[in-house]
Formats: sequence, structure tokens, C-alpha cells
Amino acid sequence: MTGEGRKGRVRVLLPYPFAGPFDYRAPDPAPAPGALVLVPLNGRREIGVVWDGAPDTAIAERRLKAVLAVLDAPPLAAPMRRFIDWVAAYTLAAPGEVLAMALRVNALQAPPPAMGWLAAAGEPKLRPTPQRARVLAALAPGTPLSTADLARAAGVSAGVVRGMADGGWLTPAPVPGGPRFVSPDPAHAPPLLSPGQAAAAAALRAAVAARAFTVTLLEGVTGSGKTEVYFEAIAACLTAGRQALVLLPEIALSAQWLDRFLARFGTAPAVWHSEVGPRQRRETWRAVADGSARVVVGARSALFLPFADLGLVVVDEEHETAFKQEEGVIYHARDMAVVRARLAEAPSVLVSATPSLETVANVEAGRYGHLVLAARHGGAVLPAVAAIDLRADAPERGRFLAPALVDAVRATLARGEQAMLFLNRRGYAPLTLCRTCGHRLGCPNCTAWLVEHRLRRSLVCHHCGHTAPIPPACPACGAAGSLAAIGPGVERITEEAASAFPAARITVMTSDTLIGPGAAAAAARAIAVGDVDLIIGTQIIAKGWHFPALTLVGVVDADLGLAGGDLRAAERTVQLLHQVAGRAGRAAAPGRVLLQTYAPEHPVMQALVSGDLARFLSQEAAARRPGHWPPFGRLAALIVSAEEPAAADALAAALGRAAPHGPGITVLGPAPAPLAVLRGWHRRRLLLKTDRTVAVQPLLRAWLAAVPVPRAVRLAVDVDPVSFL
DNA sequence: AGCACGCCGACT
DNA sequence: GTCGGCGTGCTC
Repeated sequence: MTGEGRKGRVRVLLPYPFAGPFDYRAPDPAPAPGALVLVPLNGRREIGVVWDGAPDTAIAERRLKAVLAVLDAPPLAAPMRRFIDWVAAYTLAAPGEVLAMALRVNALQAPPPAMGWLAAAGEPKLRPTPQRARVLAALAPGTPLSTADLARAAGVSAGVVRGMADGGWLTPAPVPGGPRFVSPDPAHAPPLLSPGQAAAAAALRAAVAARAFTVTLLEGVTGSGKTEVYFEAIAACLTAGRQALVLLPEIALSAQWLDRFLARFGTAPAVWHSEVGPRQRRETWRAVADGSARVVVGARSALFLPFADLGLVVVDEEHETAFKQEEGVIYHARDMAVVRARLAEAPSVLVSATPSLETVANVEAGRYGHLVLAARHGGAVLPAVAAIDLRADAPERGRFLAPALVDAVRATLARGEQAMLFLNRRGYAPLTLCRTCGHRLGCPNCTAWLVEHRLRRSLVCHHCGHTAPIPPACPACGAAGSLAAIGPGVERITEEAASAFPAARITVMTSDTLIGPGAAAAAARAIAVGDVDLIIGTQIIAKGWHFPALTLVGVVDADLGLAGGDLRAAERTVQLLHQVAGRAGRAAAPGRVLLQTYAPEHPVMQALVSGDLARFLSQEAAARRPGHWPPFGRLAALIVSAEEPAAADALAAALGRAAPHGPGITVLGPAPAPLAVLRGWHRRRLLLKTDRTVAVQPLLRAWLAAVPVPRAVRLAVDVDPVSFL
């Protein structure tokens, strides 16, 4: 054994779905676990991360390739590496797939020097003008300014600067990075808290100061000031010198949220979601990794940012199903946030007005702490909720608003207050039917009806995006003028409202009318300043908005979410409608909520009318406990899909034959998925249900190992599914 | 995930 | 006789 030639090996995790890390020959000062390295892979150069654990002795020395370079980037901290391993093990994804989510940044490229301009030394070829003189005056020697900054400083257009650069008056120079991420100031504007808020804030501050893993449910009715309370936890985290992460379910509400953060801390947090551009992503990633970004607010993917010293994780609206990632690595960001906090030895806070049954069960079992804000902040009272029985008080034929709701809206508008109509259905009508032959217009790629979008003059599939013009005649029987729009969408409600309230200024808020996050903020501003009388929208209007003059909320179809009949349909409907209801009466004037329903006696409607959500949740718990349904048991779904139905059936059947069995284990299926065809892929499902005491991952691993998956078939594993489509 | 190798159809 | 289809296999 020659001592010199036998350098050490390192394990390197690569962002690809391999079973585990690969071994490489280590450079002389061997990089420590967490270091980002450049390695050869199959003739290419790839970025990987030095991983923990013993190298794989089965790989022959001669097959090893050497690490090419250790990158000049902050390393992935140990808790982050443990988190990646944990998520991979839990979701049955390859560790490299999880790492890929953490490296979705072009970290390879050297810290990108933003380019700016300095005054050139040589003789200018261009004629001097007053504008050009101002540009030169705005430049200090040795301090390059970007084109935009220079133009702003000189009070000229960017064109003048570019012209001078082309003419040789300016010379390019890299702009020094500077502290782009200023720390929010915990002492900037401390709030005046009610006694209840102050007590909750003190508890959270103590949890942050303890630097230990805890989970706390922060529960409070809409408008009770939960955000201000967890802001105090963030302030404590900043004071302690650690980083804080806040997960929000959607970027739509970030505008008002960011305003509040800015008012409290004087500085914006780092923001992370899919629409952040590549440069900003790279800078944010580095700033999170080197610790200079102190507070990050983001969508679920922010969980995979490489925090250097994470001291607090907050999940706002923890009950939201938007936290469930349904593609690629399938995970629930709320649950993974708790794991992230545990591995970072940091407290986590789950925030909701309508906590999920999962979280409530954890509180009742004593695993989670519980802080409750009982009252609305600033003296506002909760809205009065009433049901409109559509069987007794039916809308006119071809209409969808009951007379009682129309009267209530009219009276509200007459008082100069704002009203809102909520219908969680985009487009004009969810179904188009031929009155002659009964043919229904369906999507060619999916098991779904096409939704008429009258504004776009088209029929749209909400699952695959397929779009077709509205045909003049029935495609099945050829009858002309026989197609009828069945049922309402928001566009149809808008049409009805425009005729019922001709003087009202109406704004429609859906993902079709609000393109980009700026649009939602602009619409919200117009509503807040009173430029709007009647707001009509889908679930986008349910979230977090604060409209002081809004006093009436009408729910057009309160039964809508109950139709699917899946495990959580009732729970989700209560959460969504409670959230919508919470938009009403947030200031001095009391709010009122009317639910249009065919089933006013349904427990969901009873819960909303009585406001006794705790009782509803305990009924739900009682219904789920005996069958070992979550959270009193575990679920995992296998989704088989293939372009050829026979190929999907074959694998589904093979999985069915190899299904695990034993005490406390049930396998349901295989069965066609409710969305049996999606984007042209035929789908089959199997569902594994176990008692809480059964560990599902080993079961799943053994199951999958026994059944080879042909290349033409895809098999997705969804541990803890929330959607059953 | 990429990318190369490998075995069967319509073109210069 | 070749260019090229994407099925199978490998990457430390």
C-alpha cells in the first residue's frame, strides 16, 4: 500500500435520481461534508455536495474519478443535509431528487458581478450635451453605477447612458455587491398588542429564546391579529441572531403581507417563490446560505433553502392544501416544515383560524403547544352567518342568486358598504350540454368536462389547459344552436349581478382576471380605497385580505366542495368558507354572511352558522377514528399512469398482487383514478391504509422492490395524500 | 436526468 | 449502401 497514492474518498450527492451518493477521489485538503464540488459524471461536469457517511468500498479504486474543484460557495449546513435525507426517506424519493430542489439555483456560476459604468479615461468622441454632463457629474471616481442607477442619479434616460457607453465616454466595471440583504430591525415599530396577543407573543418569544425544537399551534379567528403575534417571534429570532422562515400558501397574499412586514420591521424580507427571477434567486440562495438574509418569506419550496442558522419556522394558514406538492417529490410543506425545525433545533409555529384535524390531533395528544387568540382585534366582531335554503328560497329560473341574497346585496350597497360574492368556480359554466341529444362536451385528453369561458370565447379544460372554440353546432348530433350552458361560474354570476345591480362598480378576482402578483395587489388597493362596490371571485378572494368597508359576503354555492366526497371534503369546505366569511366586518361595521345551500342541515353548514368549529372537528375526529383514517392512521397512494391503458392496468394489477398484508394493513384498489385520463395518460390508483403504529415506508419500499416498473409506465408514490384524484 | 450504444426503416 | 427512430443501460 503506497501511502501517497491512496488519497481519501469522498461521497458526493448529485442532483439526480440515483439510489445514493457516488464516491470520488478527494482533493488534498479533503472538502468537509456540505461543500459544493464540481465532479465529472459520465463525461459531463456536474455540481454535487459532499455528503456524510462512509464511502462505498464496493466501488473499485480504479473506477474512481477525482473531484474537479471545490466551489467558492457557502456549504450546506448539517441540519440541511439531514433534512434532505429525511425527506427522501419519508417520500421514497431518491436523495438526489431532493437535493435537486435545494440546488435549483445556478450555483455554479461565479458570484455574478453586476456591471456598471465608470467615466472613461480617454478623449470622448461625442459632442458634450447638458444631459451627458449631468451623467459625468453623477459618477464618483471608483464607484461604478448600473445603467439604471446612473440614469436615475443624473435625471436622464437610460438611452443617454447607453449612448455614452457606446461612444466610449464610459467604461464598464463590476459593481461591488454590497449588503443587498439588510437585516430587518426588530425594534423598528413594535406593535401595541392586546393582552391576549401579548401573552401569546411572550410564549413564542420564550420558545425562540430557548433554541430548542417545539411546535406551537397559534390559533385565532380571522382578524384576531395572529400575524402581529408571530412577527414578535420573528423579532426575537432576529435579536437572537438566527434566521427565520415564514411559509405562506400562495404568493397572491404576499403584497398585503409584505406591507405589514415592512411596517413592522422597516425592511422587506427575502422573498422566495417560483416567479423570482434567476439572478435574484442566485443572490437570495447565497444570502440564505451565508446567513445575510435573515428573514425569508416564501412558498413551500423555500423549505429547501440552505439556511446557515435557522432559528424559527412559521407556517401561516397551516391548514391550506396548497402546501401539498403534488408533482415530482410529493411532500406536504407543513409537515416537512416541522421536520426542518426539529433538525435545526428550532421552534416552529403553525398558524390558522381553522386548523387542520391533523394539527388539532397533535395538540390534543400533547405533542404540540397551543396558543389561542379569542377575540377579533380592535373591537371588531365576528360576522353573523346564516344559511339560505335554496329549496325554499329558489332563484328565478336560469339564475343563481336567491332573492334573499339579492336583497341583502342591494341593501348593503345602498348603505354605501361593500359586498362580496364567492363562487369557487372559474369561467362561465362548468358544463355544456346539447339539448337535442344530451351530449356533453368533454376534454379529449382528460376525464373532465370542458368549462366555458365566455370572455375568452372558448371551452377550456381546467386540468390540461386544452382550449377549443365554442362550436356552433353539437359535435355529436349536428343540431345547431342546441348547446346549453349548465351551472354557474364566476363569469355567469358577474353577468347576473350586473343586471341585478346595474349601478354597482363590480370587480372580478380570479386567476383569469388577475395576471401576476401585482394585479391582485392593485385590485386589493382599489377595493380598499372604495373604488369598488361589489367583489366577485373564486378562492383567491378568501385569502388574508383586509377590506374594512366589506360587510356582506354571499357564498353562491356552499355545497360545491362537498361533492367530491373525499376524506377531507367536509373539513376543507368548512376551512374555505370560514376563511371567506372572515372577509366580512373586519372594521367597525358588523359583517354578515349568507350561505346558499341545498342542505342547511349538513354538519358543515351547521358548523359555519353556529361558529362552533371545535365541535365540528371533534365530530370529524369521531368519524375518522374507528376506520383508522388520518390522522388516526396512515395513508399512501400509488398512482400508476401510462399512455397505453393496458400498460397501466398491467402494472396496477401486478402491484395489487404484490400488495403487503398483515395486521393493521389494508390495500384498496387498484381502481381507475377519478381523473382516469389526465393529459392523455391513463391513471390507476392503489391506496395503502395502515394503523398509526405501522411504519409505511419500509412496507412501501418492499412492495415497490418486488414489482419492476416498465419504462413506458410511471409510478408515483404519494405518502399522506390530500388529493384523491 | 442526460447521453451513448444498438438494432430495424426510407433516403442520397 | 447510410441517416435516424427511440428502447436499454450506465454514470463513482
